[in-house]
Amino acid sequence: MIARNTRQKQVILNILSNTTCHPTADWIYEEARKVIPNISKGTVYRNLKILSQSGRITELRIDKSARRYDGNGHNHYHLKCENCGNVFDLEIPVRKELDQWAAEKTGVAVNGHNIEFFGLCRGCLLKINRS
Amino acid sequence: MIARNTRQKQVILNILSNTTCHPTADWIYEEARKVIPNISKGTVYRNLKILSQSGRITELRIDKSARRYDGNGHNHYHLKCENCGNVFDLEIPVRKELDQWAAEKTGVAVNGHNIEFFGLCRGCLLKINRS
DNA sequence: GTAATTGCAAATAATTTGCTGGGTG
DNA sequence: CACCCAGCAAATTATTTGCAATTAC
Repeated sequence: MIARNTRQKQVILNILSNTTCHPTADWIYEEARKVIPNISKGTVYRNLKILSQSGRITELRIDKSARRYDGNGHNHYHLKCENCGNVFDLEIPVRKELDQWAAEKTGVAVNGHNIEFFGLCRGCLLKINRS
Repeated sequence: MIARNTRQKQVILNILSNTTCHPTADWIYEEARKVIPNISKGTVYRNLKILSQSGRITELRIDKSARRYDGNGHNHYHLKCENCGNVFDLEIPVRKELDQWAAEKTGVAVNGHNIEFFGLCRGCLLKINRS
């Protein structure tokens, strides 16, 4: 089963790489429909799964209800804004030493980690300071 | 709406504090039925939501499909075993300085964070070393 | 007593899957 | 031209909610 480069897959990848938010499958579906009006939701879900399994994109489980997707495949940290609810990429280095630290402290093998920070994004900070 | 101490809530809390795994709502429901045979799934969900909102338990979103719950309300890190798929608590200190570090690097406000490590749990490590 | 909470069942939301025909390599 | 993948719709899974009856305080 060699992966094929379908128009649908390209459109989905394109949507994901041109957005800084971390959309849900449903939002991606609506965007994709603007380009391929009769694309089906099943196709969107199938491609999102394929793309995240191959590491091209990242599946996030920060949201309470639906999964969110990140066009950025390589590991990085996220901030969940407690005011507006949006999820942002943090442009800070991954602290690989945490893996070794956790492994030493506990005796398990650690291959990697994710961090999600909770707080206030820049936009909400400004809004709150203004009022 | 002052919270009441119902038998159902107590049983759910008891199940959660007597298990080291991080069960799904469905698993908790099945366990609770052994004590209160006609407890309903809606009640389980409702109580899990109340208990996690009040900080008595923690809602985890590590699993791909269903949510998982942790009887431990205070913040701690988790290890997701890439072999057996189970989620374990890590008994290591929370690195509060990461919040400050992220805040300084990015200019956002950070109130806290979660880390999930990926790797191999002790049991799976032993199994693999033996073979 | 009264209002929060239950059980039940139906509703909703998110995601997956079976099938058949079409398009990619 | 083989076979992966799309579209469609129905199925499944997870969770929420409305309502009348119950129960904790």
